[in-house]
Amino acid sequence: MRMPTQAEKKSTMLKSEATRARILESALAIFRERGFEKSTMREIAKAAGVAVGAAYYYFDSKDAIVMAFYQRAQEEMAPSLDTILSEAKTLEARLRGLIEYKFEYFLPNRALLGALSGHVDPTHALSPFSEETAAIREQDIAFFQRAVEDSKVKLPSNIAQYLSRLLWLYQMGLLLFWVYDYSSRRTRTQILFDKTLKMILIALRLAGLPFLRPIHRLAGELLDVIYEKPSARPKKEGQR
Amino acid sequence: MRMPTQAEKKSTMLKSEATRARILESALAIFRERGFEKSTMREIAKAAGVAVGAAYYYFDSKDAIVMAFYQRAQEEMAPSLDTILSEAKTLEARLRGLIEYKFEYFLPNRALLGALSGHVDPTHALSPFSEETAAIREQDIAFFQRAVEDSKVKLPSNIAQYLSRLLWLYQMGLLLFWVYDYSSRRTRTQILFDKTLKMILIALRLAGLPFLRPIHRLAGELLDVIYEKPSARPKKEGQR
DNA sequence: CGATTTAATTGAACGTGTTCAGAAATATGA
DNA sequence: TCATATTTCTGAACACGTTCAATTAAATCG
Repeated sequence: MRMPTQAEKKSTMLKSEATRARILESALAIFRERGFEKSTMREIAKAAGVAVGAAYYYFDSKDAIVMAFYQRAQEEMAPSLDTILSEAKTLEARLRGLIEYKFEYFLPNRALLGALSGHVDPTHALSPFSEETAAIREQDIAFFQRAVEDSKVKLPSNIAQYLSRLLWLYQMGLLLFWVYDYSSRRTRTQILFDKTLKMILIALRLAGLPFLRPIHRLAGELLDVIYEKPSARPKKEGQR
Repeated sequence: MRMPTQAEKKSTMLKSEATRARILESALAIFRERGFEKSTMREIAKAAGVAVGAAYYYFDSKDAIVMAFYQRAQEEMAPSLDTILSEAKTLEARLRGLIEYKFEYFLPNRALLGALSGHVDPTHALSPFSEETAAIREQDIAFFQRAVEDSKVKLPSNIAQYLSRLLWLYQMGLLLFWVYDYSSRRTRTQILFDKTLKMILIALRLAGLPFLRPIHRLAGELLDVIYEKPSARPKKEGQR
């Protein structure tokens, strides 16, 4: 006769939530151990103590589990990225802070990140360029927008409007290199990061030079084409 | 008692070769129609009039069929690319020639190219960066090497040694963009090609300027790290 | 409480890429 | 010609991601 209390509602909601979390954690543990491809949904379900159907009740697909990981990562990193941005003042320090923090955060799941960044096919759900990852991508780009915003960098406006997206792209490239960097302690990535960052900052400083005007024009037009809202593309029906 | 004549040997060799070809052609036809993912090996085998096992007798995997296509494409294009290089004299004309020819050649199989270029994961067989595609890649880079060779472009030697590889990379980027360019008549790619090529040529001309020395140094060191022979990476065992 | 609706869970079954033991076809060698 | 090896081919079987009809557990409501 009586209504369930708020606490009860919450706790039952949490039970379902707990199952979901258990499946996710089991999956991530197995992914970490065997890699994404070699892990099976049956294994994951068994490790989580449920039938395989239950895993699909909570996650649309194996890929979707990786998406959930990615999503959660983004949420978990947000506060720290926030602090980093407010504490660092120069563009260099901010970029270094953002990107280094991500390396640190993703280190235990480095291989799993490969399942995400290994595709450039924008019709593949897990591609960093897909519709499915668009929300996360935009969130992430916003951090770079903030990194740029009150920094002293002066760029022609036709290019400036794309700077955050370009820096995000730069970061994706770095992460990609990092995921497949098997040098000891990933020194290659470290060097790459160091030198490319320097180059970018020099380039941004140089970009003010007047004799580069024709390049500015070209670059601006170029970026307009690249980032133009793409016309409707055929939906992939049976992606796996 | 008598030995088979040369002609007979040849014709029986050709019979096996013909089966292989039939399977490849059936596969490509189906890939073109349905796309790579939605095509099944059973379909392909049936279309070629063989059992599915036979397809695997000739090709190690579904991916391997795409590799065979890629390989054949490279062979078929070679003579034309050769002519293009010898007829065009400037770097611009050569690059334009090479790349435009590839667009033309791949046009009927544009989607199939996506199966190749959609991965950046260098451990994935079909990635343009994988060991499996290394031979083809080197062959292809050689064309860019020739495009650069007796052109008038002057670069610091620490960068010049990487130029062909960078131009190859540029081409891969263009092809990737092209594969997923759904604008009408792929105008976006055309514009992108046009403007980026211009920018590259300007950049190469500018690169001689003395005050860019610090950038040269950085860029050279950078490229050394990127193209360094990577240390042994873990082999993927069960790639699909 | 009891009835009914909704949420959660099961596991068999499907279509897929791939493997493999063996059959058929062909080549080889006396 | 005939036995034996080699090449070519078959299709059932396997493991996988995924689906779904059915079942159980939980929530809702009179």
